[in-house]
Amino acid sequence: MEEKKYDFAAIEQKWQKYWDEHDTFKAENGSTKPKFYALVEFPYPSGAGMHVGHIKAYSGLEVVSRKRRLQGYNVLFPIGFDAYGLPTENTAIKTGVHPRQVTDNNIKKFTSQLKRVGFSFDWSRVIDTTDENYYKWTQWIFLKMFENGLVFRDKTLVNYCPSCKVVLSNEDSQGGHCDVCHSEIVQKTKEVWYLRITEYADKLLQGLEEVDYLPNVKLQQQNWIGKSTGAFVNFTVKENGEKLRIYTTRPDTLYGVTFMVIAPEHPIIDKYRDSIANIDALDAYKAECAKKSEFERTQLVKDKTGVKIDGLTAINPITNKEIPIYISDYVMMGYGTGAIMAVPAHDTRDYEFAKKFGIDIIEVIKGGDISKEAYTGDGEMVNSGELNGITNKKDAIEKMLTVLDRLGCGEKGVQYKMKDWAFNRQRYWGEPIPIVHCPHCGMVAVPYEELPLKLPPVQDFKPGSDGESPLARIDEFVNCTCPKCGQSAKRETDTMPQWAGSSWYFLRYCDPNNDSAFASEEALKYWMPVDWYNGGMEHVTRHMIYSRFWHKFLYDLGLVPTSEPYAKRTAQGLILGPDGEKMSKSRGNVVDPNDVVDVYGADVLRVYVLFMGDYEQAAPWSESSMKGCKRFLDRVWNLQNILVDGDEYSDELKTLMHKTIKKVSEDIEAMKFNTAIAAMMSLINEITANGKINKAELKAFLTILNPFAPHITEEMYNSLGFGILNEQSWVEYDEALCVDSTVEIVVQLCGKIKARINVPANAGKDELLTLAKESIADILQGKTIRKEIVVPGKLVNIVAN
RNA sequence: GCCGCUGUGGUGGAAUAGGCAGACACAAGGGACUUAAAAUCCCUCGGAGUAACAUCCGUACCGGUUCAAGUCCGGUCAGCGGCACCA
Repeated sequence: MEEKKYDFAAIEQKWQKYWDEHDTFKAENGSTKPKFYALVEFPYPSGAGMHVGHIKAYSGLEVVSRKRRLQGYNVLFPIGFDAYGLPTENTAIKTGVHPRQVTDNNIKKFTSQLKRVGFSFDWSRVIDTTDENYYKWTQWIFLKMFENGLVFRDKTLVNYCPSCKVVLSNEDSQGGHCDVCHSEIVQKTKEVWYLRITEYADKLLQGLEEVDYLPNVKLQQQNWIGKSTGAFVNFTVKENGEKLRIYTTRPDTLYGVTFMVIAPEHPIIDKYRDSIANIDALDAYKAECAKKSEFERTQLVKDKTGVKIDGLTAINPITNKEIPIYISDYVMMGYGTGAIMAVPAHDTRDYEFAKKFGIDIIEVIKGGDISKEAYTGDGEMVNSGELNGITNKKDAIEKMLTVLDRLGCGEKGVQYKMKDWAFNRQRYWGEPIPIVHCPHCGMVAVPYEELPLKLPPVQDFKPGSDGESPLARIDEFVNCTCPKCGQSAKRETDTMPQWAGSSWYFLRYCDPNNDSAFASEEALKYWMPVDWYNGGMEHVTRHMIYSRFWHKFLYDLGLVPTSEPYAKRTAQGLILGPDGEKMSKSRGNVVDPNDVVDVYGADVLRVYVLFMGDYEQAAPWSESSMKGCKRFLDRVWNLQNILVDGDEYSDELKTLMHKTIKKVSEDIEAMKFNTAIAAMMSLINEITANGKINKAELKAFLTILNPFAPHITEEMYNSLGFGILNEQSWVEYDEALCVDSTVEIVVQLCGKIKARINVPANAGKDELLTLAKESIADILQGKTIRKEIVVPGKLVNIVAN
């Protein structure tokens, strides 16, 4: 037989063209087949192009999708581009090329890279968040939120990136650094747009109970939302009767309060400036705090600073004792009420502060040594009036809540760490916020029928030096008439943040060309929810939270059929550079998938990114290790040379075939792609050793390998006259046939292996024991048997001495 | 500081639910083929030990439970990730 060469370049091109022309992976709306919606995070089309990390991120659900299709599902596996954002705009500013042009170029580059890998995306549903037919609906949803009171403007301290010149949300400035350029964030008072995501905090938390997310994805979201329960308590300012409200998680320690602390920005200071004797000292302290960066504020944890307010005294509502009030930057204006009751005996921060300022420390919970440090554990309540003697924290809190209720000075309360979403960018390359500022009517929504409010095509898209959006300089855009009263008005010039478009893109895929709705009801009903969503851990407390919020809002309006967008969420691990470091342009350790495809082919790349390690763990790139995958596919190709007739699995391979099909089938579902591939490697090793494979075996083998290496398997299947692999069915296995007729079991004496024996797989315990004893009869001689353990299929352990 | 995860050969990593540690690969060494190289094929490959077996040790470290521990429990150390003065 003439040997054909494995010309991967020609084969891959041929089948990619075939799939394209035959719409092989097109998802069908409203099909009667069972649906499966697999979603991967659509890329941000950066100028650098894709790196192999993207390929790994998409390969997981690519394999699942291909398997599902063979299993008879109608699969929606879409891709698109999340193209608004700062990097593109920064490139544009640097090179002078318009962001529209930059984006189009990058999308072209990404598309060609993705196509070369042979992903089975439905290319007819590609979306681009910067397309006006798309962002029309982003604006539409924003207006729905505006209509429902979830959009507001507020002038508060915001996170500001001095380098990008934009206001950032909390999610975008984690760790005090800009998400885009990593510059240090400064706090700035500015009036900006917010989305009231905190209104959905509880729903976002509760929703986690009904979804199948990785445990640490759930945990990170729970921590980010940061729900705590406690109480609000009103203290009274002696001099003027003002209520000073605090939040505490430990109302049980109210008898231990010896002072209060308020944030430097607390409004009560300005309200009573005239009655504060040391107002100059307070102002000086405030100015000092404002200068500190976020970093400094957190680094100086140990060294508490503050100033006592001279002229304001608080009264503890429970004890009626007078206590001093301090300002200190260890209390934040942005959490709780910006004021705390300080219980130095039982809170480490309050303890440090009290020690430094010589304030009384009163023990109310027994169990620690408060002369040395704060005691934060449980114990018997003391010095606490009616709470004395209670030993359980929960009971003490309950009791105190009834006392507060009786006195009318406090009540149970809930707080979240999550803050409202600062929803704006003072930049050009984003969705314009469809609001008009009218001197008579205030903030007025742009009418729905005027959407999309188009981003004006300008030449000068540099950000303003004063933190103003470039749109503010475009008179034709800014000047407009009020939709309500018809008089002249001005448009909002901020644009939406990068996360806007991605907050609902999974809905658009269901019906991407609809121009009368973001997606039709039928399409949403058919496809939603996303059955399986895979992406990176870095999006868990940003995109994942945001998009769940938008989806839940739409659900409350009855516009989407499910309360949660994603039924299941998994995450892939990073691909590290060959040096074990995170891949980055600056380190120069980025691997371009095109280079790999050129030299080894797409199938090798696909197999390797899944074989390199646990899918969920980070693993370093290794070219030599990838060569092993090339060898594997070469051996697969060579199976053609040892092909024999046979419509059923041969006796010698039957069990191994069933076992391997089972293993691969199950491992794909568990995302254990590495062991699935290892099992197929083992099978081919066995086949090669046998020197032959029959048609039934080869067909089955090519089918289970197909999701991983679709080109080579399709080519072999087709050229051997078996038909088109994509039109076949996934192969089934028979559980009963996965068991060998004989198995090797281990015979142990006192836990040490003494012999290995082959026994019938169905042997009973007694039979096993007899056979085992026979096998080590010589060693057993003269010993007294104490215990016999028989584990069928595994081992026999005899304890004797 | 708090929360979570992870520690297995020279390397990436396997090991169902407590039951043969190191599957599958990579690298390395040896051999075959070759004028030679590449490719391919065969052998060895945790450590000590032996002519070869036997035997002993070995899953970060210390201890425990068990006939049996990489796996369970207690403690320690190291690395990674998230949050971080959250009241």
